Amino acid sequence: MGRSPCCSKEGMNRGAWTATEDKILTDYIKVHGEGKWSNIPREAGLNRCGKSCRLRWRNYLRPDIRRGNISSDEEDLIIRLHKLLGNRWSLIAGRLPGRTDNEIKNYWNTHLSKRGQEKERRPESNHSKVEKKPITSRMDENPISSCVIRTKAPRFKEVFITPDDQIQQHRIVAIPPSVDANLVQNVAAGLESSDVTFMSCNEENYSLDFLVNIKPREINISEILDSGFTNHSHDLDAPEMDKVMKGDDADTYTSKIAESQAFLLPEEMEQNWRGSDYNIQANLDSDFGSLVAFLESAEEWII
DNA sequence: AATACGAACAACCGCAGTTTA
DNA sequence: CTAAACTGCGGTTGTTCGTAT
Repeated sequence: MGRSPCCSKEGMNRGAWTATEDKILTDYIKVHGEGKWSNIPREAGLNRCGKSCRLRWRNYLRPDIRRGNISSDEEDLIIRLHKLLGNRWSLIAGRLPGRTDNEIKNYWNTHLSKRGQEKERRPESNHSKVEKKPITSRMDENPISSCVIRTKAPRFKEVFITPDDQIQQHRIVAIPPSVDANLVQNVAAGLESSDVTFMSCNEENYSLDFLVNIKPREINISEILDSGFTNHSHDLDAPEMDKVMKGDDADTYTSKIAESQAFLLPEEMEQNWRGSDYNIQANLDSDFGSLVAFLESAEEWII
């Protein structure tokens, strides 16, 4: 017996969402919260499949969606994360606050995949700017055309980069179980900032699942190493990895940590990003810088 | 100005894992 | 315990719009 469809498709609206539908869905979720998607169409009076409601909400109506062009920093991050994680768009999106898996997937398919091979031949990542098309006035020309909302964000010519002068914030470092505790203490002592907490992870939570479940602000080197190495590095097997983690190469590893606190994302990132637009941009700039710095180090190490 | 083509992206489809009755 | 329902994810398609000719 096969699965029944999530809803009867007959008589359901399909295609682009109208402003009215968006409002109904948004209002409903504001009151009742997310979940029970299959009930929403009936209870909210929407002539849409529940699955479609969920998609619409998650990809476009959620208040924490960050719209606008993918910046060069974000692009670089996507490329690197894709290198580590593959087509796991939801995971990649989890590292890019406000971006959806669908958006990143689309961006990859339309922009980056085509350039993939070309870029491989060009090992030097020069953080080149994304080709930006001129600002279009799609959304202004006829915003209520056919009562269908074009949710596509306006394109911007420039990416706004604020100075990376963010106040150092408390950071949490997850330490893999195989790393010697004394080593960790040495690293901690070597760091200028005392606002760093080293958190030991046991075998149970130090896993890919841990990576999957954590929030963006919790990303750290151990997670990437855990997922990236085990899944995507064909040159370094687990024993070698372990050796590096606690053996002769540990100095290299720890020095990388010590050199770059930027590996870690500020704890308040997620919270801040939900605030004003300025804060969003400022914190994201800082965080992207951090994550990019980390990924660069991680890639060097992998290679 | 008209048309063709390609880029961009919103939305849909189907599968798979998880939860629930 | 099992089947059905729910939810999430990645792949694909269809539509719209900008640009080149």
